[in-house]
Amino acid sequence: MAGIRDVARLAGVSQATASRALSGKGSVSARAREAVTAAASELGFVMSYHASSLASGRSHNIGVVLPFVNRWYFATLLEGANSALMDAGYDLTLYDFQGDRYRESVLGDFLLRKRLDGVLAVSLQLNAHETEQILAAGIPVVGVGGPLPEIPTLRIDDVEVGRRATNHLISLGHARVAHLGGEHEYGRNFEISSGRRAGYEEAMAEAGLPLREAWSLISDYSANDAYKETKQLLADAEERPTAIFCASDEMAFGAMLAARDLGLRIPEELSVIGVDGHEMGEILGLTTIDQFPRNQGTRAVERLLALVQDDDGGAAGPADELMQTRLVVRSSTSAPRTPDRQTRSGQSGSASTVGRP
Amino acid sequence: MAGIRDVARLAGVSQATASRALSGKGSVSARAREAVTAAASELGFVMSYHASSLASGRSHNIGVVLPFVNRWYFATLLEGANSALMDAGYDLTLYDFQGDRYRESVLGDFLLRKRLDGVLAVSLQLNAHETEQILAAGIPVVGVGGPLPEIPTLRIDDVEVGRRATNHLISLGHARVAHLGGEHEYGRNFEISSGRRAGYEEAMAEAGLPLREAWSLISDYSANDAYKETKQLLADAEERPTAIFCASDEMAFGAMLAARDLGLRIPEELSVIGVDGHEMGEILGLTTIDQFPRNQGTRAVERLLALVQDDDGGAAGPADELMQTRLVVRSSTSAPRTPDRQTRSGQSGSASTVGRP
DNA sequence: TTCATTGATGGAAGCTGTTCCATTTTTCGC
DNA sequence: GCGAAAAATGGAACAGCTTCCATCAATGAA
Repeated sequence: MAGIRDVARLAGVSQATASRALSGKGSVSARAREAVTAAASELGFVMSYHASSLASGRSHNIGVVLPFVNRWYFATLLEGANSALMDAGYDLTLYDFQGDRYRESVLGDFLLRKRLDGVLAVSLQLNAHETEQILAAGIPVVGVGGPLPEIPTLRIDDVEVGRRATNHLISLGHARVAHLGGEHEYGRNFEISSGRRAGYEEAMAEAGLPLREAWSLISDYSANDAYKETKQLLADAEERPTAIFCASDEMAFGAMLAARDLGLRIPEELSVIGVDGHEMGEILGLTTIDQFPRNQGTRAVERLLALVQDDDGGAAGPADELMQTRLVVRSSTSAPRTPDRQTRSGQSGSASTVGRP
Repeated sequence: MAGIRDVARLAGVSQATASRALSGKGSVSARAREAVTAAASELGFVMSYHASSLASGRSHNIGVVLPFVNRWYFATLLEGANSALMDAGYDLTLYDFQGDRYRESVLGDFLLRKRLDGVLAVSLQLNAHETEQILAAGIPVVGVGGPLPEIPTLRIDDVEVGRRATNHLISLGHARVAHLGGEHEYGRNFEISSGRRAGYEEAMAEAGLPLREAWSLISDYSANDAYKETKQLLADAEERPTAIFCASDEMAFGAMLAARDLGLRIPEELSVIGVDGHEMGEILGLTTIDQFPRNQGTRAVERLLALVQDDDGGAAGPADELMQTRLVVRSSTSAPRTPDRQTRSGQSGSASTVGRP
């Protein structure tokens, strides 16, 4: 295998010049550059990234840390990040927590091996110790949907998302609105889940609508689990809500299927709204709040590479960045069949008129 | 930052011994090992993988190449591969072609930078030039679902899968069976798609059932596209099939939704069978042929690491390995409502009795 | 007890580029 | 055409770990 030494010799220049010519850093005369390029391609030279990394301290390698590759949102965000990294000539090292299974090893071992120029942390919540650990490694980190203290983060306004989704349902005339979200406290994605839930609760309160404990469900974000939860929720025809706000589209799919299996028609008997922008929502007619995850991935990489490349300590741009979302109305939401007359003054349990075929 | 040199000094041994103690290679006395370990943890020593890789030629880094992270099958396989790699202490570098968008750069640049100990190539078809290129890089490669000439590959018997799925439908009494698969020729996944299609055609032929061109559909494997194709396929009530074999579960989802939207009941008016083992199949009641992609990922990594670790030139095990699949019968398939009387001798167009409400 | 092994250890030469520093060559303004 | 500043270049010192090789100690067989 040819080394840069051989290239230099063939091109008739010093190793230093050859290196400069190939990396584009430092000044090299056009003549020398051409000679080196020619020599390199003649020898089929490919640089050893190990050597290059060792000498320069840059590895052209970004780590992406996420809790599940297998969920649509993360896979799609990853795809976006991958695009941006490929375009910039960076490798992408994937760290998939798989829930929390590899959380410790990733945080404790893998990330510290300093072979990364930067880390993209998606939906990651770190405790004080972990934060310290990762910052001590001294590599730039950008988060998506954190929040990570002391780390620049891209996120959407989850409270606003929850409020908007809920208000969409309320404005259609729904008063009996349930929410299917993630864990209440602690656990992964806590902030995201609790943000959307808070938005839901705020919107309900603002409209003077009752919150029922039984209508505030917790799921693991999977369609299957959402299906089970929803089936249970809808079991009692007297006490069922007329609309569900799901914190992800995959959960919304589960909810829609559960409703159909119970013989409830969507949207006549149940309105469903999700969050994410999953393509399959198109064929299911799912109303959703699109958060453009692909775009989040590419944008996060841009931010990260900016940090990595000019080491100005992260002065570029505001620390946090709020990403856009868009309400996409499709056919899974409509006015409830028998509009609830529940008003501003409505009291909690007094379940008003419930439409019943 | 402490280097191994500092560790050695603190432990009172030579750098060579420190290296041996930490890597576990070569013989070191228990006393020395303990001293080194203690010194290392006292100094908070983390090895530089760049330096280690450069010196040893091993990077503890495996590349995974696949066409789409965003599709369930690939994401799930990736998850399996990730597990196995984490457990073995390897990093995973992801190369997502995103269709063919990055095919060239991955194959031409990224893979050759010799920073990988091995490559897992998923559903990748290489032409002669590309194969040569990748083999010339001299790193071990294991394929999944290739086939890749001269490269050990794990795969399922796609022809058999197609046959089994189709026979399941035929044995239920279906004679009007359509197939929704991938590209006919060239393009990505060619062999997989054409294998399943061939199995379908063989099974139909063996049962003496007619093949209709209009019932052999091509999709891009996405649910949305499958939805469109299926809707068109089912439009004509007279000429519609009573069952569809979809080459992936995601396509099957699309097909099921299309049928429902046309008011066709599943399985009474249309049976659907898929391939993959997508979890969401459970709540949709999708009959499928599970191919355990997660397992494929871990198994492929095992094979690859065996090649990487003992460089016996790949003598371990048979070159190719056939992976298991399992027919999972759920509620999306049943006998057709009005059984077709079509028999072994049945001729093509003579469409026998078609159930019509 | 002695010779042959096996085990443990240190010195030093890599592995392959990058980059600092000093030196030489150009380029330019006047 | 001259001096200063800028551009180009080469030498050599790294980056930080692994491993070959030689040496020395310990273990075991005879």
